Amino acid sequence: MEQKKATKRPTLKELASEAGVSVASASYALNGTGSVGEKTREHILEVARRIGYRQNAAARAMKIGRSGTMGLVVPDLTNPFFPSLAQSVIQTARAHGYGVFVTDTEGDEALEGAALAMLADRGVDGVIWFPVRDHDSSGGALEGIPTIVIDRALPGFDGVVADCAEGGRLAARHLLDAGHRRIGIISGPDDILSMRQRCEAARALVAAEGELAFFAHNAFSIDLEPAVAAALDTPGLTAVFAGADVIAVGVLRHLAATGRRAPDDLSVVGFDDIPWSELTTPPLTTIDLPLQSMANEAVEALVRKIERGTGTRRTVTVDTGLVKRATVRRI
Amino acid sequence: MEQKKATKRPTLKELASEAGVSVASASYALNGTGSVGEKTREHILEVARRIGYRQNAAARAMKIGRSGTMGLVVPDLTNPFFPSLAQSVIQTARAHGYGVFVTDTEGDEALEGAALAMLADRGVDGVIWFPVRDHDSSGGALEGIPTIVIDRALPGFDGVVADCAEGGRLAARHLLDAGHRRIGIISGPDDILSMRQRCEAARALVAAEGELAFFAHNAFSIDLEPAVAAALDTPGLTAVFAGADVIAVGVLRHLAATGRRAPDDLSVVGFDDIPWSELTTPPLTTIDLPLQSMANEAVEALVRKIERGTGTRRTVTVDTGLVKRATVRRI
DNA sequence: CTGAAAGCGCTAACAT
DNA sequence: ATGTTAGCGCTTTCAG
Repeated sequence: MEQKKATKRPTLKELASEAGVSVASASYALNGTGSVGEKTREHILEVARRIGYRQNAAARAMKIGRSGTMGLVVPDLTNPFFPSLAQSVIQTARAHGYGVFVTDTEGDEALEGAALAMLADRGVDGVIWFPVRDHDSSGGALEGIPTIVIDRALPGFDGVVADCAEGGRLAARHLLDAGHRRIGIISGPDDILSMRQRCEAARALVAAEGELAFFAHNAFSIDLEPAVAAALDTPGLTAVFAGADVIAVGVLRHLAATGRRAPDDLSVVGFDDIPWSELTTPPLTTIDLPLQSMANEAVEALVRKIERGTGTRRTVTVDTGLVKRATVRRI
Repeated sequence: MEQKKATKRPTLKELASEAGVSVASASYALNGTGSVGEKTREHILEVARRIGYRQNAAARAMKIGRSGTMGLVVPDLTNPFFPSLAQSVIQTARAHGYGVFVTDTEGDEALEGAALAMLADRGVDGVIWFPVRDHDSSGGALEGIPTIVIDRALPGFDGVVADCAEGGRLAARHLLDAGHRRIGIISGPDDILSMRQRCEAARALVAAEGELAFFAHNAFSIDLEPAVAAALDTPGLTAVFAGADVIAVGVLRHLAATGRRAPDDLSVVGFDDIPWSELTTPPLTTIDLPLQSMANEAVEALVRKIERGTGTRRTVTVDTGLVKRATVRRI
């Protein structure tokens, strides 16, 4: 009687005949679409369970034109910044019944374009995209595919961003309120809008109410560039704001390596609130980039676009917040 | 002439008629399967490019019975341990033409079973699975689906594991060689085989050539349980081996919080070589769990199983290694 | 409420 | 070398 020798899964047709109904009724019962008698439905479901019937996703996707999948494109999973984003996207997507293809672009725009095209070819219903930089490397591959861009500004795309200027201001205000005057700013790469917003806002506030000791740039790395390390020795400097936690951690590390430590020798505040931040010694004071909220917003917006057709283009902005830990000293 | 008003992508039939050939020729040209004249093929490809033709993945998957996708199931992306695994899996899979659905089970076996079933329903060609613990929570959902289990022993499944016992021995040997005698061991959860292997091997060596100061257990967390923290005060203790880097980092942190530091007050060696390990102060000496190699092996093995039918069941073992950094003092 | 039948877009025999 | 055609498993009119 039992002949499900691994190889083939039962088809709808088999289920139907096994249950003694038509494929239509079986389909209706399974999807709750058409109308089936209460007992018929139950019987069908029961038989389905018994013979281990599972829908064939490909056939269904082809028929209804949707795959129930979305793509997530991030620059680098290895960057402590992204795993929590990915996790939130995956969880929220699952809650909405979507599976997510995740792709890592290794921070390379060419690979990014290829990844996007690959997702389009795979027939995802939508994509959530954290671009390498504020530049559209999609080459049109996303044409007609609902897309939500995260943390970057790409004309023509819906987006979810954080209020970075506000965050920059929060950081500067915190330092100023703690009595710091000569404050240095270490920005990340300048070609990224959110980074410019963070640091420009902080710079403006510092310039207005304190004194900008220096404004330097560093890659997204815990290794400080020589010029940046040198800037840390600026006479009279009592605090720095780093545009990204990785950089702030780099500062902490450099301090330790040169026999100093935060906040006694220098106060530092970062930006992002990556997991590492609470593990440094001392724990880093920083600005919280609410990645999980952003992920949720993004998935929700995407699902809305997919299911209710494309609404009006919009970008939602979420708030940042100050996370006081132990690298700022009141003077 | 141009009427691709977003909505519908051209179909094979359209491409064929546009190129003035049959769908068969078009299909052959696209997939390089049948035989087509050189110029015909080029012409078809050219037209495809022009009208922006893309294969319909669902239709193709349904027809050939393979989706070109695989699932990756890990306990917790947020654990510093997994992102690099995921990244390697994704990259290697891409190199083989596969897309990967990643799912996070939140360390919950019920969710894990659901995730596995969901992947099976989605029609993945295979799955790479890092189980929460050494227990098969799949509930038969993986029946007939090529699967490779990573870092755990699940009867009936192919696997890729690290030589953990060897790693434990490496750690103990290193401490012993540095002159330590009274050595404590902090194991992670005991219900995980690889953890038992690490710690048992270390314990045996320490017992044989030194003196086991204590053998404690701690969750996979940087927060030390009271009993463990207390054990660290064992008189005469000069070194500890932690079965996981997160725990070792917890030790470092506890030391700092109580005014001590490694390696001066206590030598510590961890296991895993997670990214954090080289960022602690001082950088943690640990045992390298070669996740990227394991990921590669897993993907390669999986692809082999998928494409050349299921070969013999086997488990491949990769080597661990000692990563000397700065938390072990010679005495 | 239920069933028969027409495809969805594509691949792969099987002709020619 | 190229074309015709029969489905893959499923959803969904449309009849009954």
